[in-house]
Amino acid sequence: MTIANVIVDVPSQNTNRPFDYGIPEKFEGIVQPGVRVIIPFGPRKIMGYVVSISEESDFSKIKNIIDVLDVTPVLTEELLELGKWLSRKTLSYYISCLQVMLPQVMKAKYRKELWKLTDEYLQSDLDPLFDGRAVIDYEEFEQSNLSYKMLRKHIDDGEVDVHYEVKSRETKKVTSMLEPQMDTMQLEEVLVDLSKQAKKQRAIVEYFMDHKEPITKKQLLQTLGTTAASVKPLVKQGVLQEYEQEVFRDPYGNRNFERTEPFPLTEEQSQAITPILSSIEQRQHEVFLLHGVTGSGKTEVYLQSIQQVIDNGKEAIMLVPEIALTPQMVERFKGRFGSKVAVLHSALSAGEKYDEWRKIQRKEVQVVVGARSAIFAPFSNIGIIIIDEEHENSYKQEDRTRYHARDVAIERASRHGSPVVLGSATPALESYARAAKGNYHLLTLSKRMNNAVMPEVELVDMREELHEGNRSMFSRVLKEKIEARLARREQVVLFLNRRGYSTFVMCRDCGHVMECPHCDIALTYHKNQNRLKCHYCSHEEPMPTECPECESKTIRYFGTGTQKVEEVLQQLIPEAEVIRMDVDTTRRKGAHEKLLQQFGDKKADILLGTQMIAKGLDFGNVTLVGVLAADALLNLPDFRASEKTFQLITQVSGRAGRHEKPGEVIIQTYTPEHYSVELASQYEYEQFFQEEMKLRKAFNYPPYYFLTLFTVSHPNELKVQEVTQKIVQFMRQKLSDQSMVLGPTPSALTRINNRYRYQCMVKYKKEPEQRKLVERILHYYEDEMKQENGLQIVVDFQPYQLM
DNA sequence: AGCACGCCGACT
DNA sequence: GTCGGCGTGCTC
Repeated sequence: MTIANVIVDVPSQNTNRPFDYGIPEKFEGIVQPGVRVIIPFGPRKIMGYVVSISEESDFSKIKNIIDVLDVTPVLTEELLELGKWLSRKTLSYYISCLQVMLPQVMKAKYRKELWKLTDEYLQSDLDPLFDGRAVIDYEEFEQSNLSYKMLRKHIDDGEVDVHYEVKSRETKKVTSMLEPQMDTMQLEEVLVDLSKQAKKQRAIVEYFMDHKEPITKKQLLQTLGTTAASVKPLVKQGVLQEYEQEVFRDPYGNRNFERTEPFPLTEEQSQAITPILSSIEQRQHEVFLLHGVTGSGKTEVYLQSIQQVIDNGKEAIMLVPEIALTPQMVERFKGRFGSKVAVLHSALSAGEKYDEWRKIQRKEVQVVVGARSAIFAPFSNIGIIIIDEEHENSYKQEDRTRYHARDVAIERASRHGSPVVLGSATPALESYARAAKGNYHLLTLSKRMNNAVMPEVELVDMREELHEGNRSMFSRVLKEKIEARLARREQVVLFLNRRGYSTFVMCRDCGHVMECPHCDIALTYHKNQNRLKCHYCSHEEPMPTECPECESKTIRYFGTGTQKVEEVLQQLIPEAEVIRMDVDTTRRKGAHEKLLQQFGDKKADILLGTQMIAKGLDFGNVTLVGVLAADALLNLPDFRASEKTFQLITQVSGRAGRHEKPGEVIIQTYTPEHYSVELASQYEYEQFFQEEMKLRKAFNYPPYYFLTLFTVSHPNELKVQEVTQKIVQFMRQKLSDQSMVLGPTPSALTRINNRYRYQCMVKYKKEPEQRKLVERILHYYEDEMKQENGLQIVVDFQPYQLM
């Protein structure tokens, strides 16, 4: 007897291994690795994934598979293996790793019901609960306060049964089809027999005398200008057959994409693409870092590389950050590759995502463009994986299975023997360091296309503005430049980063920011205690009343938002038409796209927004970009603060002067002398890299050291401190002397949902046994973590979000 | 994760 | 002697 080895849909330590099930005869041949099945598990019915088939089992009391959900596997052998790798890498359950690779709708939904099996009256209070119904929700029973004992008795007597229902969330969109059931001669007869008044029915029959192939009901009714009422009798007579056929939702179905041809490449582009193409040809796994300034034509390099892959009969995955997945981007891909492209991003409905995913599964497309999770696209013959804006944080999943799409990309590509291209104007320090070491192959695009020059960047020192009596968040220069653009009917993009704005403390006179003496990182202001704390070590101090640097009394914490800026802007320049883009104005589906469309159509002069406008915008009429507060990020309690600031300034500046008209950038800052601000304004990536690397080295941060972050939470603060302390001690004791174990430290968000949060951070170079140690810790606290409102320990290897 | 089982204290 | 509370261990 053949046995299916199944990973069950129960995320727990004890069930994190295959369970064996018999395959009933009717499912033989269908049950294969990668299909989802419904299986009995204890008293319930749940879903599971078949991961392998074996000849026999050493378990004696084997149960059979109840049902099979898929005819073709939803996970390839490669993805099943990748799941194992991912679960080792992130210390997550195998089942969680498999689920993360599939669209949300494929997760099972469970329902528990009570079935009354007899028509007789149940001799107890249970009968009124059924109230004449044969099936009730189990929840109704639980809420009724009736005794379990009594229920048990009814079950034992065979009068009532607990029924477990496994439901799929998948919905398939269908449409009604019509097809003639007769040949032309027979139809002719029908026509003769039809009443003279039945004009519409005649028209339909005549139509099918000329057209034998099926047609959608909707389309037929439309062409003949009639209604369903005239179709019905024909179906009833058996002249026509009506049936449902599945249609794929196409989120871009009503759009026409103008076909675009490959551009001739510039000298630089040719040089960059040559090694990529040869890697594709030779089926050689290699990681390229494409460092190209904004507007240098990285996308064209991607497109032509993908073309090569398609010509070789292989498939391509292209990842872009969620916020950069703009209509403009989709247009370029659809324009070049037409129906060969599937698009996966969060703005699609669950059903649309599911259908795009199935296009990939059915091998109907060769290219997928999508956000992070598209890295798991079920291709089987990958020829290239490209990650655009590879430095973006959104490639790191921050909950449950904490993976980085870049790591997964490299792992997958190495299994397929294909190249990975990481593209960015501002590569992550880790990536550039690897390229410098020769682990990645560095390719450079240093010039903009169309002979466009990089926009001129001007730094405005906001401290001086203040001294001159301007307390507004708009410097005089910026105001003047905006007005000049309005006069010339050119457009402006204003950027405000709200995040991390509210908690740092700065002197408005000299720009001095309160920093931790041990960590070189801004202290965070805790309002309720009026104290400053460092979230890396355990340092804290009272909120100062005067600046320790210049003794001014104007030292205070900061806070503002896009709404406020919009108000001020309206007062300052009343004639300006402003479009504000932030989480509030883009919450509705398609709002993002619509606002950009309006701006593109020149319905507004100024686009004011947060992070989401920093990426991928390409409007020729934008000649001025303003960054209102370049330092905001700089003061986040994050060792990547300088890097993020550099990236942001560079990206935002890149939105200006992309076409004929030259662009200009104004950057307002309280710290113009900071190296990340200064070097970004000069487009000196290389120099910034060198500077930042020195600091990373001095403070033992990546890429010199790896990080592991434990976040412990519990409703009781003492408990959290105690557990974190124990973890710190354990790790200190077990790890080598070269590793550093910091903590316990309160998280930046010390309390969320009434749970206190503390951290322990490990900095290490080489700790091959670390995962085992972490497993031991998690195992030790396993029972406490099971409790509903109990302990939680989250472990993140290579964290990006340190809050 | 759920669910059953079993041991214990509190009650008719 | 019975009920239901929660800790323990298992699910092919």
